[in-house]
Amino acid sequence: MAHPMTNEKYLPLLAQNPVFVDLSDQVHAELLAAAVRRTYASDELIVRQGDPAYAFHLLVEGKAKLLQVTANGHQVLVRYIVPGQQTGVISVLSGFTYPLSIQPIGTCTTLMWPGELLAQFIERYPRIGFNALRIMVIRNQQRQQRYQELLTERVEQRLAQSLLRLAEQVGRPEGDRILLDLPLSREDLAEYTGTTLFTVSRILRQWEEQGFVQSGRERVCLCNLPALQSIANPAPDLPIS
Amino acid sequence: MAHPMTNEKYLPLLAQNPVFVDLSDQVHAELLAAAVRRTYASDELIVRQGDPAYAFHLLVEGKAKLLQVTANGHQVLVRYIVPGQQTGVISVLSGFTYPLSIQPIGTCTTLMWPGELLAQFIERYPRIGFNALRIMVIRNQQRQQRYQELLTERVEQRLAQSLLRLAEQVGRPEGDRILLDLPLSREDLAEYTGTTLFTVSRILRQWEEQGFVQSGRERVCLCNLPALQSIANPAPDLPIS
DNA sequence: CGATGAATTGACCGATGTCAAGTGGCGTGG
DNA sequence: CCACGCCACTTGACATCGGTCAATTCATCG
Repeated sequence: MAHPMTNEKYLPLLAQNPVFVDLSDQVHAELLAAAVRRTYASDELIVRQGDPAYAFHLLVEGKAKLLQVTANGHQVLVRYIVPGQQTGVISVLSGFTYPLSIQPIGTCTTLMWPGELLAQFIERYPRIGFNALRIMVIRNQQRQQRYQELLTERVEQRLAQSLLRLAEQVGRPEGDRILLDLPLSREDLAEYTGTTLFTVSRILRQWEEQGFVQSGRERVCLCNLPALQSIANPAPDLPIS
Repeated sequence: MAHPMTNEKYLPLLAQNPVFVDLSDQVHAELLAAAVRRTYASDELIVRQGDPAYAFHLLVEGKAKLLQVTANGHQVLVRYIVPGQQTGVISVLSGFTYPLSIQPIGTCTTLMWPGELLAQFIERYPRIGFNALRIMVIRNQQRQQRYQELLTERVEQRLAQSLLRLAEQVGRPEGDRILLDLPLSREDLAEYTGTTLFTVSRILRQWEEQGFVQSGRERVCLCNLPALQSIANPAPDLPIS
């Protein structure tokens, strides 16, 4: 299955990835040729928090979790990645360590470039550097947004936002509902939203009674998108007119 | 006072700024020559949240606040900048708007480069691009850290961290104490720490009784750094031994 | 059919936000 | 130079969201 020449089939994923957009086919081919493919079992980390940031990864098969453990032992689920998404831009810089661990969900496969090599590509094709910068800027804005949400919004609202974000990434339409297509425990959702599994459980239960979601063991299915959207982005308070 | 040739005196600030480090003197001079100096009164914004991200600024005189207003009307004090620090890396990319406003504290002066111009410098000197990327990576990690702090730490702890961070940036030694050298109201501290002015007031009062700080109207002075540090980074819980 | 781990549910409570009232210091204008 | 008013700050009373913990229940898999 993992024939050395079959990387070809990942060319479209590579070409559409935000780090590599707006480059010629020729450069895309060159990048693909330089990539190392590797498959990970669900019990081996793709990268380990604290290790020197060695490589950039483009996920091409499977899904993975980005997890960060804080000094005081709390675990944060930073985000999920799905095929076509990348991680490890940091590796093009020297002297950094990975700020988080990447854990496969099931088996998964990545294309990998050592950061040093990617840095050489950037010198030859500045576009890649700008693309990387753009990604970091966007990620920065997203992080700042999350910070503000944590600061100013209730758990309910943030949980709705989490579910909708996940729907964008891993939602699979099932009739008029949307199944979140990955094993998703209450605890995962809690770490992703910034709360506890108990609170997630209570809120999901309540939404289930209202018909907004259906949920089971490590499974969530969205039934009423508009309702969830209005919880996630409530109408602002009445103006003072 | 603002003689056109006097930009020379800002050369050291420019050369030490993280965006421009590791470049030759010649490039530094070239950059300085391309810069536009401008002075702002305390009632005009240096940049306005939501405007197209036009320019990169290097602050050379005075101090400024980076403020962000959320959709639901809350205000967040993202950080302060002091001479030598920069803002607006985002402007080298096209299509972005400023995610926050920059407000002078008193009069201040910046060197300004249109983002498009800086982008041309990056194409000629890739080092600048890597430097910019490094800055964004570091900022990203700081943001993620703040998120985690908000999630897992008490207000007391976060407030101590805020004060210590400010001491690094604007601390002026006064005998054995450190004065935070800018007008700093309880509300500023609250917006910076992620709490309310009431809670800040109570905590500062309590610290004042213990002799850790002295504070007055828009003024805070740190008297016992070790005490504050141990509040900011408490010893971890006893191991289960 | 039993074991394992996920999920539910209830009781409790504590940190911190909200609001209202009052105090005090600084600057301005008379 | 004094008085007034503004604004930062203080302080108290109170409410509440959501975290903690313990006890169950449930579902899935071997």
